[in-house]
Amino acid sequence: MSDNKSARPIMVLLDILGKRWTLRIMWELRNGPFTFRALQESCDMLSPTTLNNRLSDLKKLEIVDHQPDGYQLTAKGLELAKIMIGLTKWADKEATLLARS
Amino acid sequence: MSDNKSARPIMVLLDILGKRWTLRIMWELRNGPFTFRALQESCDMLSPTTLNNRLSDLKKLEIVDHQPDGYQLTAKGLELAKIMIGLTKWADKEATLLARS
DNA sequence: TTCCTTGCTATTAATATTGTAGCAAAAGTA
DNA sequence: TACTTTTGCTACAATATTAATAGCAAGGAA
Repeated sequence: MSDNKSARPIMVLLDILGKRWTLRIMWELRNGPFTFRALQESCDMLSPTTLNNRLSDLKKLEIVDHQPDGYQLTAKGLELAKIMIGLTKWADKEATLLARS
Repeated sequence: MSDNKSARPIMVLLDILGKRWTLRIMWELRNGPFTFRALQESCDMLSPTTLNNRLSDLKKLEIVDHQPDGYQLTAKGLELAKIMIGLTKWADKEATLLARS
């Protein structure tokens, strides 16, 4: 068999998105730039250690960028964020289900 | 302010999808049912403890179902999986980027 | 100069995940 | 029937990740 599963791009992506807080950070960044501390606050006071690790991951993938006015999604990052809007729709539709978890 | 951020359905969803292996498990399940052990293998021999924890989460949200022929996505779960196809497209487009991470 | 804010790093404690062994129930085989 | 496999886990100790807290150096405002 020639398919090296773990080498597939989607696997790498799922690996990173699957780290705790990654999705949430991207979600918070959907509305403009945040300072490090503001981002921390919007993510329920996520520890600076973890936030910094996640930002590093996201910067490597050019999903997030550190500009003078703060951290923000790149064009590529925005594309991903748009996909996440689909998640929101699903979540809103299944709100009752999610409420009791 | 009246918005209780953490109560929003999307937050609950992101919380669960953001746990390690959740996305990957859903991804593997996209093609039909798997036995517990087969699923473990397709997820790089993920430990049974964690697999079982994640399956519990997903069952609670009615994203996954345990049928006689194995674990599989529910109708709701399939909708989510479809959203994830967008991720695959992104990943394939950014393959070079992902390859060096 | 003094006081904030910002973007972190360091350190230790708490929590989650892994790796491995193995067991009980169900299914298949002789 | 008795034996073997497969399946879906649980138990437990080891390791890795994350959290919580303190605090510091650099930059800007007053």
